[in-house]
This record gives sequence, structure tokens and C-alpha cells, in this order.
Amino acid sequence: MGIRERKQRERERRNQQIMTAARRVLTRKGFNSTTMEDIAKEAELSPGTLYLYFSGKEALYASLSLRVLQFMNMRLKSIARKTDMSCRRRLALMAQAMYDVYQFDPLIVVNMSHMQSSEILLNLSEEVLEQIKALSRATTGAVAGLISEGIEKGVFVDRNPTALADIFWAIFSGLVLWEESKKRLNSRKDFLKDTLELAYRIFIKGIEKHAWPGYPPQA
Amino acid sequence: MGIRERKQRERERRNQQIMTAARRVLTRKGFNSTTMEDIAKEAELSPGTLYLYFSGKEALYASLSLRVLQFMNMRLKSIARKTDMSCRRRLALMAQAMYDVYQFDPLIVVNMSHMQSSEILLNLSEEVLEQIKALSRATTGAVAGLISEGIEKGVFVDRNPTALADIFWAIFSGLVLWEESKKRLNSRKDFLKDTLELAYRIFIKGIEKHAWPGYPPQA
Amino acid sequence: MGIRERKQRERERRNQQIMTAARRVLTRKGFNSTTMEDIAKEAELSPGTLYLYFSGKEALYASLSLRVLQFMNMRLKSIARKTDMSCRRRLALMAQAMYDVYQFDPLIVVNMSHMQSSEILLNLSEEVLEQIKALSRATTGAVAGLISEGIEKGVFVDRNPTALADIFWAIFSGLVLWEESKKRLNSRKDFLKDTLELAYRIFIKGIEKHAWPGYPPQA
Amino acid sequence: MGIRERKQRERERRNQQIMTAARRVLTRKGFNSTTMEDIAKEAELSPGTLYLYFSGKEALYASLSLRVLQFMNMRLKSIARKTDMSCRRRLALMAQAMYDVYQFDPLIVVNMSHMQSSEILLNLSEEVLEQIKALSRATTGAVAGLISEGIEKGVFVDRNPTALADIFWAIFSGLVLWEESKKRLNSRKDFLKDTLELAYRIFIKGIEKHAWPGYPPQA
DNA sequence: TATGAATGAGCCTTCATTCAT
DNA sequence: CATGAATGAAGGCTCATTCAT
Repeated sequence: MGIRERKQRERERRNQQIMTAARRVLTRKGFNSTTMEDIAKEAELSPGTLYLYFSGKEALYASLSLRVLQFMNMRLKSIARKTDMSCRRRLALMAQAMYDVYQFDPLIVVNMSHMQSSEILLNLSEEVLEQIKALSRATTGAVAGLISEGIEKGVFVDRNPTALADIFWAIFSGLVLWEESKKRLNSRKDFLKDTLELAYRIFIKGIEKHAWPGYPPQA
Repeated sequence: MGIRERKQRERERRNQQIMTAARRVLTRKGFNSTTMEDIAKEAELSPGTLYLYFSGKEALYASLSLRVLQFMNMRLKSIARKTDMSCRRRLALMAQAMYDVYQFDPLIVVNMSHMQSSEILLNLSEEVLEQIKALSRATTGAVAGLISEGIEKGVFVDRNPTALADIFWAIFSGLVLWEESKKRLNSRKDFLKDTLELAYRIFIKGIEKHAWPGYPPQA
Repeated sequence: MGIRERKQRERERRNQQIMTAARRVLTRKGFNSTTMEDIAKEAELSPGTLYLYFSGKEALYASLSLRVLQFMNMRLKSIARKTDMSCRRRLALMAQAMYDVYQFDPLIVVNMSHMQSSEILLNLSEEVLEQIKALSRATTGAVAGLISEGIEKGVFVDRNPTALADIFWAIFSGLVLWEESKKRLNSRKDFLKDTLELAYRIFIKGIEKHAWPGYPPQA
Repeated sequence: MGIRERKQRERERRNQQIMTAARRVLTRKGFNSTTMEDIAKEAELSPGTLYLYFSGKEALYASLSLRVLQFMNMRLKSIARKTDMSCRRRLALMAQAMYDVYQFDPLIVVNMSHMQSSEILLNLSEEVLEQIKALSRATTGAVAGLISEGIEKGVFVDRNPTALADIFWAIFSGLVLWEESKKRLNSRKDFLKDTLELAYRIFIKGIEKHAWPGYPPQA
């Protein structure tokens, strides 16, 4: 009886094993220089085996993105749900959560920007594409929802919550990309955590209503 | 006498011609799907000719990045120099300038993030790499310098100016990437200009000293 | 005691099961596009099992050919034996029998021409190769024998009986291949039966002695 | 001025060079065992070059078929046009011509039967497919037309000319395939020419009207 | 300088076959 | 016997780059 489950678990393990190997190689060699054979070697499998678990290179890459998107989505939603905390506090928690997401998978932004290149998007299966879209929407929605709540409560300035959520995400992705490349160019210390914290602090200060005196213009 | 200069000018023209063609193709087909032959065709040249002007594909791509970096650098520096304006005002102008940069070359961020991928950086000539580093530093420096000035004048909160400049850049690159991909996924209207303006407004509000009452903690 | 036989019978059943599945898939997908896995799936077995019954892909394909060759051989021989009928009549019956063979396994000619391609022949085991040769010879022999008899009786023109038997087979295989491909190209009605009948009628008329007046030239 | 033509001629030469090499390798190794690299080596070119002249493996193979089809078509049509000869004579000439076609390219039938496999047909460009269909039709038409004429003149028995033309072709292809494989199995002498001649003699005798006394049944 | 045909290394993917369970 | 996951060799094809003209 338990056989089916065991098989399922083993399949899941291999999946993870491959994805982990892929992440390692990608981190080292970048997207375009990484070959399926590289990944197979890293996973100590044969090239053919990869195709038993992923229908192709793009699908494997897409899975990497999905996985971290799911993690991020989960984290943000669970924070959004903590209604006993103030909006401001929860937004601060979300900012912290983003750093966790980065630690969970430092490739996230590179991954995401790779995914977003049109050439990749065009080759993905409709199904995976939908999953990605849905997750993106859900994630942005979690942030936008919280900000929306803050606006209603008069805590945040009344601007389009989706735009503000976009900015929230942009700060994260922009900084990750930038710090990563600074690290590479100068092989210097990693300031990401501190800078990210500062950026979100500024962001939150910047959208607090009292920072915008006389806005919106009153009669 | 003028022969040498004429040659030089002609060479420069060809250079531009190729880069323009490259930008057009890249915009249409993306980085990985664009071949040297594509670019040659677009430039109405033969593949071989491209190699008379650029040592290889990576070098050509690097040149694209350099060109826009130079433009950006020029714009930001010229704004920094307008010492008759307030720091706050000049920062706002810089924010606007960033959008001009985007319009000058919408590929900029994709380009930059492409450049920043380790695989490319590893293959660039030391010389080009140095140029890129120098320009990056100069550009960040222009922003950081202005912010520094603002801090000294007590306008901005006293935080590491370089970190703040990084955030300034991150907001730009993050938003451009994100809005581009939203456009692609949803083929919707382009909100970049508005969102970018909002983001920088928030940023500037967020770093204004009076937004941080009691900071730094005083004895 | 019956155990050995039962095993033998079961083995035989599996053999047939696999061959039937193979024929179905081959008909659907063609030789080169059919994989062992396809066949295994169709037979509701695992790929590994196929190798317990056939030493490899080529051997399986060879078996398909052998099976129909055996059927054809049996039919032709049984007709040859009906010595109460005229040669002419028996030859006509053989012609009809060929169409039965086609119905028994429409893949026959494709199969045979596949088998005959040098690449396959080179890879077959000596044993299977011998079987095929023997059957071919026997089959041609059955036709040639009958024609020989007819020649002796003065019914058919005196030409090399083996050559005539070859032509007998060639008419069949040529027409099957051709009509099959016409069907595919034009997805039209199937004229095989009628055309085959006509062809053999012409063949028989053509070898009747009285069609060759003055042959062989007499002193 | 002459440059364009020279280029054109050189291109044509390369085309021929590749097709010749392909034919040689195919004859030696068969269709499925022949790789593009094999062909490239035989042509003393690099694999990549093959793709400058043929869009892919199938296209190259299709070209081989087209070439011989064109040759055959030309020959048959030119014979059909010799209206100063009797139908019977011209049909005999056509039969001889078929052997020439075989000598022009002994792969013809294998080629044709390869082309006709559905899996190949499905992958051909619409254009090439149309060419093949048109040529097939024209070729069959040339034979059918001649037979038709013979029927009208009361020389041949009144049966569907297309069916008779199909049989004409089937005799050829069936015999070529069969003799080829006999040659391979027994590495014996080549009887094709003689057997083919005999077959067509029988065919012609078989369709002559006087071979069918009382046909069609008269009132 | 410009050309563009040729190169050939390398990648993704398939699939016949094996073998531990 | 049966399974089916794993293998890995091999093939078709691409494309950055070169070089004879």
C-alpha cells in the first residue's frame, strides 16, 4: 500500500535534488552558460534522467522560479493575515520577509528577470505561464491589500495601492540585482541586508500620510 | 591632413550604425535569441564586418551598455552642477532625468542586468570592464555627492550617501524591469512614467530629515 | 508435467501480445517514430519486459516479418498442393491469397521493405536471417514450382520460373506500397483490391503460352 | 556582372556535391543509419555547411527524390511525345526508360518508399510536398495518357488507364526493391535488367486487346 | 575595408537498453 | 518473471567566429 506514497516521495526528492543542483550551477555559471549536462553532473545523474523530471530546460528553470515565488507568496500572505498588528508594522515585517526570500534562494531576482524575458515566456507551457501569472498577482495583491488597508485607516497616503506594491517589489529586485553585481565587480562585502532595510524604512516613511502634509489638497 | 579625422569619423558612424541595429534587434528578439547575423542583416552589413568594429558579441553588447551609461552620467553630472538649485530640487530633477535615460534607450535596464550577469562579466576584456566600473562609480558618485551635500546642509537624513544612491538606482532599475515584464505578461498600458515619479517622490519624502524626528538620537 | 507446456504457452501468448501491440503502434506512427516505450505502453507492459521476449528492437521487427511470411508461405503452399486444379486456376488463387495476406497484416510490405534495407539486415542475428532467407526461398519456391509445372504442361511460356515468381511477388509488393502512399498523399479511396486483381489477371494473361505465338522460335 | 551567375553556379555545384555525397552514403549505410555528419564527411564539408544548402535532413532527402523524379518525368514525357511510333512501341520504350532511371539513381525506389512513409511526409514543407505530388501525378499521367491512347486505338484492353499506369510503376518499384534485397541476402548476380524486361514484356502482352478475347462482353 | 561562405565546437534532446528491486 | 527508473551514447542543428577573395 505505502508503495505508491514512497514512489511519490522519491520522485519529489529527485525533483528537489535536480532543482538544487540546478540552482548551484546557475549561481556559479549563469543562465546561458549552464548546460543540461552541467546540471546533470552536479546532480550526479545522467542527462537523460533530467528529462524524466522536467520536460526541458525551460521547464526546469520555470520550476525554480515557481518554487521561490510560492515561498514568497506564502510568507507575505501569512504576514498580511496578522490583523492584530498595525499596517505599518506588518509592512515592516514584509520588508524583512523579502530578505528571507532572498536567503531562501539568492537567485530569485536573476531568476525572475530571466523568466520575464519575452523569449522565455513565449516558450513556456500555457499552464506554467498561468501559474506564474497567478502567483505574481497574488503576491503583489498581498502587499497592495495591506497598503490599501493602511490608506483606508488614514495611515498611508492615498495613492494607487498597486503602484505602491509595485514599488515595494521594485525596491527589492532592484537592490538585489544591483548589490549582486556590485559584489561581483568589486568582490566586496555584501551590504544587501543593511541597504534593503534602509530602503524599506525610507519607503515606509515616505508613504506615511503625515509625510504628505496637505495631501490630498483640501477645500 | 583631414584624412585621418575623416576615417575616424566614418569608423564612428559605422559603430553607431551597428549599435543602433543591435538595439533594434535586441528590443524585438531579446538577448538570447539575437544572433550576430540578425544584427548584421538589420545593419545591412555582412557578419564579418561586425567583427571589424567589435571584437565579438559580448563586446558589442558591452558597448551598448557603455553608451547609455555615458548618457546617464552626463545628465546626472550636469544636474549636480546646478548649484543654484536646492539639493531637494536637484534630486527631483535627477529622478526625472532617469526617465529620460529610459526613453533614450529603453533597453537600458535589461542591458544592465544582462551585463551584470556573471557569465558576461567574466568574458569581458579588462579594459571594457574598467570603463564600466568607472562609469558606474561616477554615476553613483554624482547622486551620492548630491545627497551628501544635502546631508551636510541638514536637508536629508544622515545615512550612508552611497547606500542612498544605490537605492536611487535600484528604484529605477527595479521599476523598469518590473513594468516591462508586467507589460509583457498582461500587454497592458504602460504605467512606468507615473509609477517612477511616485516612487521618487516617496523616496525624497522618505529621506527628508524632518521625516525622521529625533534621528539620530541625541544626548 | 503440463507445467513446462503451460509456461511455453504463456510465453507464446506474451510474444503474440507484444507483436500485436507493435503492429498497432507501427501502423499508427511508422517505423522510425515508434519507440520501444510506445510498444510497451500499447502492450500494457513495461519496457524491460519487452526485452525478456525479444532480444532487441530489430529482433522484434524481424519477428513481425517472419510471422506474416509464415502465413503467406502456408497459404501459397496449400494452394500449390491442390493438384486437382489447373495451374492457371491455382495461380489465380495464389493471386487472391496475396490480398488475404495483406488483410492479415497490412504492414507486410512496409515491413518487408524495412527488413530489406541493408541497415537492418546487417544487424540481425545469423539465426533470424537464416529463417527469413529460408522462408523467402520457400515462398518464392511455391510460386516458382507451380509456374514450372505450368511450363512443363505447356500452359505458360517457357521463361525462368524463379524470375516469374519474382515478378509475381513484385507486383504485389509494388502495388501495396504504391497504393498505400497514394492513399496517404491524396487520402483517397482504396483501390488496392481491384488494382491487384487486374494486375494479376494481366500477369496471367501475359504468361500464357498462346500469348507468345512462335515462342520460343522453332526450327 | 557575371558575378551573380558565378555565385549561382557555385551554389548549384555545392548542392550537387552534397546530394552526390548523400546518395553515396545512403547507398552504403541506409536511411536511418546515415547521419548528417556522415554526409558532411563524405562531401568533405562541415556539418554546418549542409544547413546552408538544405534546411534539414528531411529536406535534403526530399531533394534527392525530387531530382530523380524529375529525370524520370522528363524521360517518360519525351517518349510519350514520339507520336510517330505506335503505342505499343512507346510503352516498350518507357519500360526501357525505367531501367535507365534506375541506373541514373539506384536509390530511387528506396528513396521513394522512404518519402512515402507518413512520418516523413508530415514533416515536409507544403511546398516540397506539392512538388512531389505534382511530379508523381505528371509521371503517372504520362504513362496513363499513352495507355489511354492505346485503348482508344483498340490496341490495349479497355481498363482504367490510371490503374494500368499504377501497375506499370508497381512492377518497376516492386522488382527493384526485391532484386536489391535478393542481391543483399544472397550477394548474387544482379538479374534486375533481365527480369524487368521480362516483366514489362509480360505486362504489355497482358494488356494487348487480343489477349482478352470477348472483352468487354458483348451483347 | 567589406564580404559571406564555411567552420566546428557544443547544446538540447531522444531512446534503446540495462539492472536493482 | 516483471518493473520502470536510470543510463549515456549519439544525432540534428545553431551560431559566434574566421578567412580567402
